[in-house]
Amino acid sequence: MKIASWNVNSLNVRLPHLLQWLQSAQPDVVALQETKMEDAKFPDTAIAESGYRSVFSGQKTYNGVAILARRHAIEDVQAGIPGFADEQKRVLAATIAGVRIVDVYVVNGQAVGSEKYDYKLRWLAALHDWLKEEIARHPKLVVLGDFNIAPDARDVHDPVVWNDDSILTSTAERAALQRLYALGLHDSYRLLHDEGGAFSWWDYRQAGFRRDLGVRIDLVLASDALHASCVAAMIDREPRTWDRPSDHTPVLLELG
DNA sequence: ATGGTGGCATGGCCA
Repeated sequence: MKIASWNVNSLNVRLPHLLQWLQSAQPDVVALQETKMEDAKFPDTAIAESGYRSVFSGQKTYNGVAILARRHAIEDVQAGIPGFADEQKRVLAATIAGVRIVDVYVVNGQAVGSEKYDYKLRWLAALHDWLKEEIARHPKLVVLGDFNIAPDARDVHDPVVWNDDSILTSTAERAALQRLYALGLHDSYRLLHDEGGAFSWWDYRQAGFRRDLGVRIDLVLASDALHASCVAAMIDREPRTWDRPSDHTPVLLELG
């Protein structure tokens, strides 16, 4: 089973890219982030014509998450973190082919010390507490999405720029990610690749992609129970080369 | 140091 995550930065704009990519990559499950659309406007018909069922939790302008699946039913759908009041649509969970899928669009945080940064850390703490229960209920768990955290120095183009005090790489953000790892969740890309320099997001500004000034912040975490089934992990850079791309590119995990 | 680009919405926020 091929499981993918992609922050599309507006599904309105990126729907043609998504459909083209579904056709070429043939993933079984796709978690989308930043759909930026209300549920009533979700293009489930166009996506169904490509062979995928979809569930979604969106809002106008900001945030928004969706899960697509082909062949298998999408069951036991849950939007948001239970018990954590949040107007922002950032979480969607569902069970597909016996695997619990948790799609997350983690808060960006803007700048270390800002109000949004505090919200990011509170949000990650709530996510941790919920996932602790979720993994007990569903040992076969995949948590994937835009984490807005680069796990370590290999995951940034320049560790001097992206340092302990920078947003996306600060000590507290990385500690929050380590707490998720401590639940028995593993960065599947790192299970299978040691080398650095493989990125999933490049700033639109300053020709970030052309100069490969990226960071790896889109992650697929797999639980202990799935560890032995992780047969391939990859980042597909191609959609980032297309005309008018998302600033993120898809990341994938193949379970054997 | 500041602002650079893109999306949404049409002035300013968010990333």
